Amino acid sequence: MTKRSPAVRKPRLDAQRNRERILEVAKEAFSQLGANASLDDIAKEAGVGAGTLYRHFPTRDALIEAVYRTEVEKLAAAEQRFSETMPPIGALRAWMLLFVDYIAAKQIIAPALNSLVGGPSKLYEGSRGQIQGAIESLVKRAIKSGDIRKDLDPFDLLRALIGVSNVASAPDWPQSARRLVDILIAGSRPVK
Amino acid sequence: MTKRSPAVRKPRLDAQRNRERILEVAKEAFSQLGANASLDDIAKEAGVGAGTLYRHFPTRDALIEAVYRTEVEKLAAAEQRFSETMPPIGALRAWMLLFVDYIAAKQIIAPALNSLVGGPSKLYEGSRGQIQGAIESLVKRAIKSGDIRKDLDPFDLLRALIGVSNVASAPDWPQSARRLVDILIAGSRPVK
DNA sequence: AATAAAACGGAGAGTGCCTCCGTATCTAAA
DNA sequence: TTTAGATACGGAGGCACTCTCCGTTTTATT
Repeated sequence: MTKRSPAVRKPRLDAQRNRERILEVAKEAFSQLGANASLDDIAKEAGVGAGTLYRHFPTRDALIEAVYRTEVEKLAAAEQRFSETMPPIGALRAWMLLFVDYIAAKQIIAPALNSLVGGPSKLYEGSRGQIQGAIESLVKRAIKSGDIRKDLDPFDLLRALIGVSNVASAPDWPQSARRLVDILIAGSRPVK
Repeated sequence: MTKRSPAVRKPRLDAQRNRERILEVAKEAFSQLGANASLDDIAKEAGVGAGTLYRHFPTRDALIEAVYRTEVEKLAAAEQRFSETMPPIGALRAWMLLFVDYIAAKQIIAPALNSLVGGPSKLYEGSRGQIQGAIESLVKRAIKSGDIRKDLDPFDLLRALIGVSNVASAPDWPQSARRLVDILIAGSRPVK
């Protein structure tokens, strides 16, 4: 009597694969075409039927929210990975570049979430903490190694990145954001 | 040779009427159903054909933007009118209630404008000034009459109103906003 | 290998978007 | 007034998107 009925069956991995593919394609589509990108097209490009997409994400908002969560989780996970495998400055830079992608996702999300019950705050609260924790770790490490100034406020970097994203309009804004990352890094180095 | 060709012809007033009706219905529809409300439906409810709607507002964004501008203009005009015909406190209260409607419009607009070239800032800049000017006048007048405290910062009132709107989620948020207006007014009176 | 649960896919009905153009209405001139 | 022609109207219709439904396929278990 170890296992009663087959209550817990291993989840099918084709389902999981599809879910991930959809998420991937959706993120691209949303930041490319905006929050109204065609869901049928997303399904097609992900190589699944419309039914599959809707089974995984019953509504457009559900898909958008999932994309958003995924991005935040990737950001948090990446901080760990980068810190373990890269020199302080490299890790910081890599993470900031990833953050640019995150902004792209977030810009799509924020508006769409207005229609969700409970408002956007619930979703943001948790993720904000994760993100702040990540950048703080990265900056502290880089300060300790002497690569950047001691008086740098980690959040200033975030604010600068987000600030740019709010002015963003042209379809090539990711490039300008990338340039900004390098400028920020350069400006964060110790004087002399 | 006073007037060359009939270059300037009076605009037809049926066109103007229709334009206004559409704007009116659109505002209601957008704040009710969100920024994706059906344009065909809006046209129908305004008693015009789809073609008419699209002639006046070629794109959805154009319509949304027009709604927004209209709201801001109404706000500015109302400040004048209220100040001339109402006692200081009454004018302030009436204007703040109108501001609640404005928020409803703005909430719709902000997201949708992300897709406009140049970003939302261009649209906000001008209107922000108009609104700040309005509340400032109203508060100053009420201070002069002794109805509210001398140290009240007009913008605090705006911030409070906007703050509420960001937490707003339930479909009955206008009511709660109205309650807040009264609380704010009460709290702004002089001590004793 | 057999079985049934789990997941898939895509056709299709419903709805929305937006254009096109024949018709109606209005302004200004005669 | 009447009239001309400029201006605006409306809604049918083609195309795109949404989302459901259910017969078929794939997968984990026995």
